[in-house]
Amino acid sequence: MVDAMMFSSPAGTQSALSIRLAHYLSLTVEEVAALEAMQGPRRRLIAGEVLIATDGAAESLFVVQQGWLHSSTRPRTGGRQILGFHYPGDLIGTESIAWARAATALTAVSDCIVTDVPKAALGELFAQHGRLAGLLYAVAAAEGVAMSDRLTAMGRMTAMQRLAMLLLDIMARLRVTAGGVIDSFDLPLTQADLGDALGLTKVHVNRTLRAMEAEGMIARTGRRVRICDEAALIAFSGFVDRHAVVATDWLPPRALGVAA
Amino acid sequence: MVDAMMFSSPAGTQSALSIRLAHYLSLTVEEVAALEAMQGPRRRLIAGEVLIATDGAAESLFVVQQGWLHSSTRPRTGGRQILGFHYPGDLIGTESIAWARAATALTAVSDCIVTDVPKAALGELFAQHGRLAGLLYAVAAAEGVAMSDRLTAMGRMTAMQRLAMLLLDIMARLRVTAGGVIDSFDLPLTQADLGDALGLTKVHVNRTLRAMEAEGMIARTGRRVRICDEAALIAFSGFVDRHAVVATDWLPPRALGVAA
DNA sequence: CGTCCATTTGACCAAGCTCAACCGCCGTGG
DNA sequence: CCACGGCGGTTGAGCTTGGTCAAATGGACG
Repeated sequence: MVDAMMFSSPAGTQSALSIRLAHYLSLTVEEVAALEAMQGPRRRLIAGEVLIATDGAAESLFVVQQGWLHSSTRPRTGGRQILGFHYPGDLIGTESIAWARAATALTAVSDCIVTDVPKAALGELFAQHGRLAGLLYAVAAAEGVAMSDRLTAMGRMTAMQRLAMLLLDIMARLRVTAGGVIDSFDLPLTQADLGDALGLTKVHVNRTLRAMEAEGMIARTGRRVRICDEAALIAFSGFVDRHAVVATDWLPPRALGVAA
Repeated sequence: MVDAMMFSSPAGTQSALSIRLAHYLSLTVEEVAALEAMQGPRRRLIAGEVLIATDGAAESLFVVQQGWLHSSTRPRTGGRQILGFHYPGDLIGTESIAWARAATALTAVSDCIVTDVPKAALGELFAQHGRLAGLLYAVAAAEGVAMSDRLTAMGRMTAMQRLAMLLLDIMARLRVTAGGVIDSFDLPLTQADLGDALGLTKVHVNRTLRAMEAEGMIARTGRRVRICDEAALIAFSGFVDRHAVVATDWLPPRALGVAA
């Protein structure tokens, strides 16, 4: 079974989505095959490239295979708000599934590879594989909670706490795919990007980062960030990891709902 | 008395959830039956009552039949952040579906009636009714976008713009269930609640509301709010209605998998 | 009539913004 | 090979939005 899961797709390797979902729930061969079949051609993006622009046609979702992207909006009042970051294994563009035109823009932060998922293919997946539908619903709910954490941070926390939370969140999400426990990572974001994600100006991001460095909370060398005392940062910011675990016990056992 | 008659499901009337979903997609008899069967006993809440506390056991979701609730968190740093408001027809508690303990608290804003939906029953629904799974996914995505609008507001907009957006958003959501076009509504929220939803203090909410009144944007009589010039407020705040329409064209046709 | 709670108002304060300049690195073109 | 230009990062000075603290008003209800 495990072997079948590892090598069942036509190309011989699994998409990052199957791998990530398998962290949360043991998938059947059919389910993995359906996830692979849903995904269309791959597409390469270079850093800064726009995958979908706001109000552009939204016919497909995408699975991130490699690299980072972010979703963002441009308020009428000027500026930009980054809503979240997307990593390998994420199903993205879901923000736009409820409309014909994209509600948010998707932009590559680093060089990326994504695969195309036509909306109708996702509809088919939902119809054929109820457990996967439930699992995707749960993962989306977890991402919603991660966003609500950011909302809380912007509403009720200081610049330093927000920054601490964001760095911890990025690291937590990277650990899901990176496997082992890491305490540093490359941050392909400018300070302006961080500011747009946290509702701060780049100037204030800079001052805050330096203050955190001065206090020994983090260390920076180039674009690499190390979290020096994770426990202290967590206590300071109130961060909660929303990525490590996703409850799936409420899903029906694997046999149910598979088309005969 | 009247309420009980309107919503007692054995008698054959539909739950608020079925009614709302039917606005977005024409449902089959089986689908409506499944939605009704999924819902357990109803429960009455009085204003201010806590339906689920943070970190409490999260075994069920709920459907709002009547009244308003809000979901909220209590950051370690003190205070409170209201994450969103929930109205008749909403499936709530989904924030906690990915974990065994509730990620956010649910509190009644006004007197409410909710029905219980065990998580496992939702899992069954997903397995049996793929179109409903897809529709619920789309509705959740729309709610996520509404939350991201709030995130944008908190990150990049002034207090007056945030308040304008929130009032417009509440009115837009009420229109989904209220049917016709309304231009005023009862707001069962204190100014402290508004502040907790927008990341402001109650003092500043008060000043901002009075300023909006003075400028003729809104009118208040007691807890009733009237939007005087909706078009102007929309232009001022950049509000986008995320509730009116949900695209369902990507869902498979109704016949799939079910013998009608 | 007194208590409680939401609203209102005033005086003062500070976190973070604006504007502006400067530095350092790197890719590019002459 | 070096000058130039652009971008990201860093730093300073002054300002604004919204927060804090405190107190008064006013309605609802026992």
